[in-house]
Amino acid sequence: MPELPEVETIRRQLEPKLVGAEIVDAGSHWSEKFTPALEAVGAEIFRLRRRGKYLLIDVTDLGGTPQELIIHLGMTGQLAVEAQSGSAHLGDPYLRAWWRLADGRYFTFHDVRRFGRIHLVAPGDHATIPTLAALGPEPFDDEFDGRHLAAFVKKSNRHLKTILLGQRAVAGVGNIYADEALWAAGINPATRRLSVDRAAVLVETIRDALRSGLEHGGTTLRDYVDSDGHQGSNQHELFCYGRGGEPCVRCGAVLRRRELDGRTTTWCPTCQTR
DNA sequence: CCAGCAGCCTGAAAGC
DNA sequence: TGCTTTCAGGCTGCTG
Repeated sequence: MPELPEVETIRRQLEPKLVGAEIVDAGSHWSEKFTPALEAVGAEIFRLRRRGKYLLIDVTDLGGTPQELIIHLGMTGQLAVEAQSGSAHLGDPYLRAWWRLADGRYFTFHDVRRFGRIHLVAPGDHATIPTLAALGPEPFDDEFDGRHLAAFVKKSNRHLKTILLGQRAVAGVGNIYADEALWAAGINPATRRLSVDRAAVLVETIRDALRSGLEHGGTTLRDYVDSDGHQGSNQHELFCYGRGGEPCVRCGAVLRRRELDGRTTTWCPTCQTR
């Protein structure tokens, strides 16, 4: 499940391969989730950015007008740049979009579950992408601090973990890193209250969890691979996510697992307090 | 405006 | 063995 560390890993790999490339042809799955890929024909790529879990590809269209090609990987999305000779994408039933580059290479988007999406918009025009338009601060920005997070929790009636997954309080955190950060902070995911001091601790454990993901090239539990097709190794660094029924390495209690607002959640009933 | 939740997807794994 | 059920889950859009 690509969250911030996975998308950032891919962005860093793609940037040197794609900057300067010109898109000369494109194809896509029939779904409107993917057909905007076709509108990028004629565009030249000049920068790759990331906001939360969104990859933002800055391009210049045929008339020299800047545009943003936006890709969200959903759950199973994979991006790659393939040499023409490779043609690994030919006959791939899960290829949802492809862009042929002027030098013959292909930029491909493979997505088994089709939860991913592609958009082409004027720079910064995110009105049609509500989550992106309302995205909270990047987790490593100074703006994301204990006061900011505590204020968000105070004005909402939702469970803390659900707020973290909502992308408005902070961008880029998904189920894996939310469970890890809450465990590391010793905070119960179902709480609806959070002091500024405890929020400040959580801000730091969110950063720690994401940093670990980045340092280990992402977390591969099922489908995630980077743009070179390699799995991440952060799954070996997890203390909480996916460990329901196992002893907590901090206190020895058995980690519990249940659904919270529709999302599988693992936590320690003893050392994660409200 | 907000909270809650169904629906989107499909392969892998578990259950029968 | 083979069929059926469950599970994973980020985001959208509908309902109350």
